Amino acid sequence: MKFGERIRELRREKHFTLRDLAARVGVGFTYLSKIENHKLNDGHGASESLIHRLAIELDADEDELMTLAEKVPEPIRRRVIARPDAFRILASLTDDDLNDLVRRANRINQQRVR
Amino acid sequence: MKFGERIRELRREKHFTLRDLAARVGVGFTYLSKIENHKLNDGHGASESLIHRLAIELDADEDELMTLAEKVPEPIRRRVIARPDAFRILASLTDDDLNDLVRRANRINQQRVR
DNA sequence: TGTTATGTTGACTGTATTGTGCAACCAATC
DNA sequence: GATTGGTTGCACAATACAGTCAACATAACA
Repeated sequence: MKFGERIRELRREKHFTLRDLAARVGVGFTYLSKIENHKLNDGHGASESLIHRLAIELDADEDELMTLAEKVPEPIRRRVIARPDAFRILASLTDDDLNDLVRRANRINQQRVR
Repeated sequence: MKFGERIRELRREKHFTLRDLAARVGVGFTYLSKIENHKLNDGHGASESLIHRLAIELDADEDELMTLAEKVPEPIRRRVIARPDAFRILASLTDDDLNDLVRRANRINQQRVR
């Protein structure tokens, strides 16, 4: 699922027209149409601040939208800035190694719950 | 300690003038002055590449400077965007749990080397 | 005293990003 | 056939970002 598709989906769920939603988030409706259809030049997508407003108006998960828009969600950003040493290493791992660590992290969280 | 203060501290330790350091990292010395004094309009600080060059010329820890400048290093950013699922979980861990995983990650890398 | 070394500040600039706004157009639907 | 809703191209505008440049202040010092 890509960003634009998800926005469209959320918008439809709320029965907003492009013009409705555009007015709510404060941009022109043609811009929103282009976002939903990924019709923006190179890859110049919505700004973070627009995504934030979209999340509010659509009652959506901001982090999910940020991820789809290929922006770093704020909670992750904060953690990376606090521990760049750790995340530099984690970021250098292969997907497989990352998967292993994530499984282990999940076991850790499991134990915490018990 | 803020970013600019730290840069000034490091620069003084090396007995560089603003003009010295600016020449080494390839920007105008007035710009460095503003960075050290946090006198840039809103808060638009040094670019990541400038911070990188500063770390080299000042023999400083790049991660430390990135943290102070509140930047997510580009290689980490790319990896987070490629694996948001994994990093969302990793970002939710405590420092201790993160340390454990990093130790494990290092062992993995060790094995690869052998 | 003048000049040299260093740092500070305001105004400005080039480029990229993030949009705007119109016009023309299509598809439903009432 | 008029209204509602959406698509797309094109030209342009506003703002942010990453700096530069000229002018000035300040202290050391010959």
